[in-house]
Parts: sequence; structure tokens; C-alpha cells
Amino acid sequence: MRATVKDVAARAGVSPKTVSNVVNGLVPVSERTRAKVEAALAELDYVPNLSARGLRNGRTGVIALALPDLATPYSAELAHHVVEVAHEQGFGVQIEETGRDPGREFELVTKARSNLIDGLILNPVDLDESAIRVGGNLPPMVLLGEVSQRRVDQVGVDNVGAAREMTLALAGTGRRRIAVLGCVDRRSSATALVRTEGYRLALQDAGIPHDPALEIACDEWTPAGSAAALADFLARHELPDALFCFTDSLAIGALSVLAASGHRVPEEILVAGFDDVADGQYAVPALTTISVDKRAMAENALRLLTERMADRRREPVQLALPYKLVVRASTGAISGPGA
Amino acid sequence: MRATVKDVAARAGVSPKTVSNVVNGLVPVSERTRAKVEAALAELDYVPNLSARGLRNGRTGVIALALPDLATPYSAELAHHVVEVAHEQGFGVQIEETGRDPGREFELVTKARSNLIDGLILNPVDLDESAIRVGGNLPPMVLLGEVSQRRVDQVGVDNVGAAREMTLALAGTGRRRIAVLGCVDRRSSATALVRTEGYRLALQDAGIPHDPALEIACDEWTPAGSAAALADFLARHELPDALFCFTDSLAIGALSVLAASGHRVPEEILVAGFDDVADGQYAVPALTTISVDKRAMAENALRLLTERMADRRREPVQLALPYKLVVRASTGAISGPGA
DNA sequence: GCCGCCTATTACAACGATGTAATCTGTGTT
DNA sequence: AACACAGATTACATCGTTGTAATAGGCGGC
Repeated sequence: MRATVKDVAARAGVSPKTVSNVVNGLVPVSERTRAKVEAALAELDYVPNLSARGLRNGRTGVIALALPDLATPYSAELAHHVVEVAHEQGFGVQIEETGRDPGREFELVTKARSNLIDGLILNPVDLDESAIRVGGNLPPMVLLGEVSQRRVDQVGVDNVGAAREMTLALAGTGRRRIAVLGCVDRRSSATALVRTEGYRLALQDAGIPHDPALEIACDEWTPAGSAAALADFLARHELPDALFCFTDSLAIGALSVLAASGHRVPEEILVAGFDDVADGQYAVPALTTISVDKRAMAENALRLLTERMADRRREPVQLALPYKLVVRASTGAISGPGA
Repeated sequence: MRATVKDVAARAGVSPKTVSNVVNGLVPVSERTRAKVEAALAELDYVPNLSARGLRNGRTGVIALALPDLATPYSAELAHHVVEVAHEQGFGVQIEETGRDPGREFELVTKARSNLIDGLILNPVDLDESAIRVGGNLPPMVLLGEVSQRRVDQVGVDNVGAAREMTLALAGTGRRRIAVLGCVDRRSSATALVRTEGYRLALQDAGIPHDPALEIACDEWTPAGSAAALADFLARHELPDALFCFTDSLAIGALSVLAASGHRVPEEILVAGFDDVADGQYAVPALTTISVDKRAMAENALRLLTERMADRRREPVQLALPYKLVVRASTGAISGPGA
């Protein structure tokens, strides 16, 4: 059995509350008693019971991070940073996956373990609206992703702008048959929608007619899903000039299929991704992509979350972090709007 | 404010305990009162306070998963499965990263949040011993990784055997200058040690003299670390015949360097990895690797953990899961011991 | 030498849920 | 009609911690 404040108190010859005072350090304790208590703490190897503390204080020191699928490198990198930043601030992180079933997001936001966690960082799959369209009593919460609403704190990126910039950069090489991979058929992914929008805007900008056939659907945002979708596409259509994949994972699957079918990247077809995950940088050829500082995302998300925990009625804030077009070998030399 | 059993009880005109009975379903409740209570539950949108329940029951329904670095694809895939399996069984999962500082493992095993979690699944970095060399009072705990001790429940793989088999398969093509990448200098990684051991045994088996220069050190098990280490190696040595990387992430970094320096894989040099992560399958060329069923790892780890929670004095169990040598393009056609 | 004040410490209650043991209700038996 | 009994429901205490308010102790001032 673990020692409790009571045990420590008995051993040190003081009251439980004094032990608590020593442990928490908020109430002044005389040097003499502090020494006694600290000795007892060490001898009994005291560890506070966080359930009890959570019950008493109403805060547990644990936040939840909800994302579609932890196995996706992008999610994993993001989670890594959130865990790291949270830990630096003394928070534990409980991971929830929402990918399998769409109801899970809703459940998390409304009921769920709401009392074992002090707050929620949510990377939504579906249209963000679905999750946050909840009447009262939201837990302290920050959304990650596209900035598209004003009711909940959010840290995101201008996906439309980024997708547009990438598409324009591809078009800047003179290529005209620019395909996108990752458009979703069935249930809508917020991310897919906004990136598709950026792509279409860029085509307009560049005066390239929009060809719906070049929007390649792919429900599953993994290399496997991408490979299947692209192989299927190539069986029916001619090779496009350029391929903008909505995530690096999709692009990695695409590069694999292109290599296997003997198409040279970037000579025959440019390939670009989105997210800047580690494996994309080391893909063959290295992947051109949109990069966002994930550590900064985590830091900002946690900052907003702690602010929200401190003041639950502060006006919601939406942050759009800067992004960067990173050019690597998979597109040869292209240039963003700056050049 | 969230509703409590008391509120629900008042609304339903029953005692708090009856509400608890309805919620938990362990004690029989008459049809009439159950209906009343359920109505009240729904109206007040009752959510049990898990801190209180945890305090009372001594169990929180949350387990911790501790691993070196969540951003590593292998860890991420593993974590994904653990989260999924745990969720199916009604557990939440709290993630802890131990990579940054070695003391963290020890801290987790001994003190830490030990009362907000019911158990711990630990993927150790250092020699397993360090973490489990603890006197009494271990929390319910399962180790993931090399099976090398008998004091704590463990789910692992025969790393020595797998590394040996891979090395032999590479040698089976007639190649003699077989390098390994991932040996660690400074603090010892348990995994690196056992895989190195398997490699050396295979060289003996194959009658290939051991050349220490071909054991390429790489502390950081990421594509970036690997790329740096291999580039450095190539600047000083001739290209080896074959390269066995201790993880797929390392291999991905290696493929990138080899491609950039114009060396053809597998014609000039065979490359193999370990772990079978998704991005390895879609690397260019696709990566030969050792595959272990990560879902099965997660299932077994969770099974052992729940068994341990139920009976804290049962004899420790060590499971070695089967592995499979998966041959892909990065080694051309090689064959394992079976063929 | 007594009083008052400031500080360190204490007793007590409360956070919310639930196991235990006691009470209550209703049914069936003689 | 009285009694025993099973099942449903309840009161109470408890898990470990900490805020509140009351107490104890020490010191200076008059």
C-alpha cells in the first residue's frame, strides 16, 4: 500500500494538513517542521494520490489530445510535440483516436472522461462544426486545423492559401495537367475540402481549365490508400504533369507507385505533399511540401488551453500560424510566389 | 456545473446509491426505479466523475504507455494499436515519452502519476534492467521489447534471432561486406545491443570475418540521424555490399543518402530495415524488413497487464511473439532460412 | 507580568462515488 | 392473520487531499 498524507503525518508527528502544506509549498511552514516532514516523505516514499487531489481541486493535471489516427506520421509528430510541451508545463496527456467512428468526437466533447481531464485539444476529422455544434458546457478546448469558425479557440493554418500557393508553384513550371490526390468522396473531411478549394483557386489564377477527373479521390489518408487510388487512376488515365498530394503520407504512397511503374519524378511528373513529416524529407526523391512549425502549434494550443482553463469566458481566439513552401527534389526547381 | 449522483438522485426521488446502482448495473434495480433514474440521468446529462470513482475504487480506467519518442513511426504505430485495443476494453491511455531524459523511466516506474493510472506499458530505451531494478511496489506493468529478464511481465520478440536471420539472408546472396547501422556508442540501448549480437552471430555462421568498422554508430534513431551517420561513413569508407539498419526509420534515411549519392539499391548495395513500418513498405525501393504483428503485441501487452492488475502476485510471464522476414525490392531476391 | 497580535499549526468538512450493513417492501406460507 | 424470507432500497462511512476557520504558540510592547 502506498503511503498517504496521514501516514506521513503520523511519522513526522504533525497533522495531515501540514504535510499537505509542505508538499504544495503554498502555505508557509517553519524550517523545523518542514525538515521533519520532508524526512518522513522521503522515508515513506510518498506519492500524492492524483485521484484524490483531482476530486478535491477539480483539476487533474491531465489533458486529452484527440486526433483521427495516431499512426499517421503527421499526427504522431504533432502528438509528440504536444506531449513534450504539456510535460514541460506539468500536464499529462491522454490520447484519444477519433478516426474509426465519427461519433467519438462528439462523445469526447460532450461527455466522456470529462472529469479526468482538465481540457481537450481536438484535431477534428469531420467538418469542425459537427464537433463544436454543442450547446452549453463545452470543456476547455482548442481545435487544431483549418481556421473556419469563431466559437472555439483554435490554432491552425491557412490551408486554402497554402494549397493555392503550392498549386501555383507547380503551375509556374508550365505544367498544365495538375492532379490532386486526397479529395474525399463520402463523408467530408474539413481538411480535404479547404485544400481542394485552394487548388481550384490556383487553377483559376493560372488560367488552367478545371478538369474534375484530375481530382483523385482517396478516403484513406495513408500510403496504402494513396498507392491504391493512384494505381487505379493510372490504369484509366494518362499520367498527369504534376501531382499535389494533400498530405506527405499520400505523397509517399504516390512516389512508390510512380517508381514501381517506371515514371521518373520530377522529370515526367512533379510530386508535392503537405505537412512536412520526417519521412517525406528522406523520401526518394525528397518531397516538396508545405511546412508548419508543429512545435509552435503545440505551444500555442497549450497556451490557449491553459488560458481558457483560467478564464472560461474569455473571447475565443483563432490563430493562423505561418506556413512555408519547402522545395525539394520531387518537384525539381520550382518557386513560390516570392521568387 | 456538472450534475452529480446526488442531483440525479434528488430529481429521481431516490437515494444516491440507487443512482450509482443503475449506472453501474451490478446491483439489481427494479424496472420502475430504473426508468425514473434513467430519465433523470438523461435530463441532467450526467457524467460520472472519474476522479471520485478512481479515489473510491482505487482504479481509474487509465493506463500509461511509456515509450522513447512518439514521433518515431514504429512507436506511433505501436501506440496506435495500444490506444485502440485499450479503448475496446474501456481503458484510456496516457502517453509518456522517456527519450529525452533517462531518469524519466525510473520516475515513472516508482513514483509519478502512479495513482492516476492503473498500470504501465513500458517500452524501455536503456537496458531494461535499469528500469525494473526496483525493490518492491512496482505498479502493474508490462515491458515491450527484447525478452531478457524474468521479473516483470513482458511481450517481445527474439531480436537476436531476427537480426541473425536477416544478416544471414543478406549473406546468402554472396555479399561479404555487410554493414549494420544503429549501433550505439554512448549510453546503451537494449535493442541495439541484441540486434548487434544477432548480426555478429550471423557473420560467424556465414564465416565472414567481423570488421568493427562496418558497425556504423548512430545515436539518434531517426532518418536524419541515419543520413548523417551514413554520409559520414561513406566519406571515409568504401561502399559496403549490404546494409542492415536496426530500424526502418534508419533505413529510410540510408536510402535517401544512397539515392542522393547515386548508388543503386539493390544492385550495388542491399538495404534492409527492422520493424515493418508503413512508410518502409512504400519507400523507394520498398524496404526488406523484419515484421512483427504490432496489433498482437498490443493485445498481448494489454492482456498481461489486465491479468496482472487482477492478480498482483502471479508469476511473471515473458512472451516472445513470432516475427517474419519480409522481402521487398531493397534487397532484390534474397531468401530467409526457409528457402 | 499581562495583553494583544502575528504566524504556524490544527480540526473539520467537503469534493463525488460506492461498498457495507441495516432497513424496508412485498410475497408466499402455514 | 401472523410470520419468514427474498429482494430492493437506504444511511452511513470511506477513499486521500486540501480549503476554511479555529486554535495554539511565540514575541514584543506597555
